[in-house]
Amino acid sequence: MNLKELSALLGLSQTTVSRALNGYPEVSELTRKKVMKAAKQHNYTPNTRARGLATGRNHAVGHVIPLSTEHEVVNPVFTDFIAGASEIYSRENFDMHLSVVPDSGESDAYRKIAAKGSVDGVIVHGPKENDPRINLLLEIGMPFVVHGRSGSSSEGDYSWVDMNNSRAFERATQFLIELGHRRIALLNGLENMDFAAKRRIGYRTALETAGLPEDPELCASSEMTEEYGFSATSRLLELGDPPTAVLASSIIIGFGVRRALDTAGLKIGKDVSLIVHDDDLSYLRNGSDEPIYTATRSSVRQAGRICAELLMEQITNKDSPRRHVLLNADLIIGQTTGPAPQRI
Amino acid sequence: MNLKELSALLGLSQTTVSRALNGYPEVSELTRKKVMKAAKQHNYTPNTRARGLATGRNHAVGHVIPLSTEHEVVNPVFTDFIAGASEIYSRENFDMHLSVVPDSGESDAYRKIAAKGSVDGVIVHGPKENDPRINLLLEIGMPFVVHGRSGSSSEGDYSWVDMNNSRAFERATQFLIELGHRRIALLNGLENMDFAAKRRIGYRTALETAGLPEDPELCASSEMTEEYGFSATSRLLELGDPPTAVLASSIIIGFGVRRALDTAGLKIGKDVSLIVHDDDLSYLRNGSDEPIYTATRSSVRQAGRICAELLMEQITNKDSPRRHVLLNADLIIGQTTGPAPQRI
DNA sequence: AAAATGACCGAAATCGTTTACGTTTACGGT
DNA sequence: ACCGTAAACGTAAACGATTTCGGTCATTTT
Repeated sequence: MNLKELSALLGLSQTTVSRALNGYPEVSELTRKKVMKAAKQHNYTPNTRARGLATGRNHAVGHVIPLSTEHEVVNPVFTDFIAGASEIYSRENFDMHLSVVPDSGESDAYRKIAAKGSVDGVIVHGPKENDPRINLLLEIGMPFVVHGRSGSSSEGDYSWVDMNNSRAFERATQFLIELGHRRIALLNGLENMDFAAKRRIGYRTALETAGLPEDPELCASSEMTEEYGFSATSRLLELGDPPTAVLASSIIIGFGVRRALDTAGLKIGKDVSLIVHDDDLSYLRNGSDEPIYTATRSSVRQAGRICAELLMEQITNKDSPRRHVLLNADLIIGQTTGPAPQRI
Repeated sequence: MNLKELSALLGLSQTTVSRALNGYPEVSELTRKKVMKAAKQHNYTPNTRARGLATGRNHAVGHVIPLSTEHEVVNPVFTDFIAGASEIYSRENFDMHLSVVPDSGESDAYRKIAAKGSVDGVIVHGPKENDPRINLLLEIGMPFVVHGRSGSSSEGDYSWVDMNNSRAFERATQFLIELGHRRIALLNGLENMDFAAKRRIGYRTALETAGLPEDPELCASSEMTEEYGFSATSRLLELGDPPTAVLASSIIIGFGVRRALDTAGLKIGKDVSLIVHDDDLSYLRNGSDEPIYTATRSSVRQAGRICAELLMEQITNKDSPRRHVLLNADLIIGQTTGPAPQRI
């Protein structure tokens, strides 16, 4: 069922039918009612391709999600991010286009997307510390919002939604120090990623403030998997002077830490304290009422919602000001932290 | 840069340029070379909307992913499934459209997608035991492939890619029985889902074969979260006659089981055995060389690849036969199973 | 030498919308 | 009775590709 058929059926011109459906004023309420009814009855929905061609606007946004070439890992937070963003998209009747590309060829992917012209804007995931994609998109002139940031916020003018990574990890580290911990390990994500670099900075700042040294042996950086949490922790425990506390960049790493401690016969929260970052994923809730893991928490689904909203705003009004949203993570106290054990 | 501009630039007609780029024979190799070069140089890519309008084919497929209304959970296997499917899509130059919809309104979502006409086919995720979407899509005449099945495979003729859920869980249960376990708990997913129903059947079959009763107290069914694994296991441990083995429908449930056993001071694989189902997710690898959890394993990423391939085939050749692919899960032995402990 | 063939290219229709611009009708004001 | 205005609707031109149907040559066949 297309517009021509529908209008023939109603004995009206395509113009009138189109206007009736799109809420234009130059059509009587009576005919509008009729048109609406017929459209519903015959399950008519304007063909998106044709509409896009005619209007120049697609009612669609693109997400390019990077596939880490190293271990072929897709960041699991995407599910929740996308779920959040979708709430906005479906409300605004936008479509979402997804492409998964090896992180080596991301820039090309964006260029291609722009040339194909099938989306009105994009969301940039997983920004690196100095991410070329941002300048690329600014050049091309495609509306975009970054989930995260790239380097310092002052350079370049683009919209982003980020959590306060450095502050969150500074507080977490500080909290552990206050509990008496002196040997604190950091199991970070890949530190060429902006978020991980910022967390490292927060960790460092807290140590410096407390006059503690930063021991490279206590710091690891990798893809955030359970296996990584396990093997890194196992390695740490074999050190001459093992850590009494671990800070992990994701709850999934935390699962691995738990398993390693479990295997070593150590009690979590007693022998070794653990703080994780909790993205508040729907399938990995950190406890229902009382939290399980002590954690820095920030909802990635909420970030998805906000990113989508900023993008909608930017698409509908091309010269709306760029906006920056800094979500700050809560430090929530669970059952995995406790005072540093006395060394014998 | 569009076709008109490019052809004007080359001093050729749009027709010739279009033909040159699409590999039609009625254009000389010399001009084809020139056109190709100019296209690359000016970063020309045909506008997808216009191309779609003209050809009637979109080079795009849709994924509708259900958002469980109960707990707002998005199934985390989607990331890997999509990563697998994307390999095929990018190879074939297809786009992927995603919509996340509350599982109550899924049928409407499909109807809308069909009416909008922006995709050439869809992949159906998370089929229920008797899923109305299948007949709906058959009626509409939109090509589709189901990830999973709906009910018995004989009814209706549609393509699907599934793993042998019942057989896998039958073997896992049987394995536990052979280890001497008599009280075996099943922490299943939502049993209105086809995969979970089939796993339940496999579990039951093995028990019956061994002449063991199926105790409803040992069976749970819910959204597959860590929290569920923890709370269900904690409840099980408080029974008068607690299970000595647990069968969990996902590795994430397994994490919760581990935590519950840990909390209760029980040793996993010794006091209580655990078998999980392992979707072989990239960020939740079940060990690098030796598996950690004893598990039934089937790669969901591989399933994604195959689904995408079947769909491509069906789109390019509308009356290609419907195909059914049954992947069978391996039973891999890890460190979480052992002989049933002797009761005192 | 005329006719047929094949290689190469172009004009224009087409896909399903939106929208700038025109046209008709009804109605109130003078 | 005439005109102006506004409401309600229609015509036709975009949008950017693909594709059908020809057209012009040069080359071969008869």
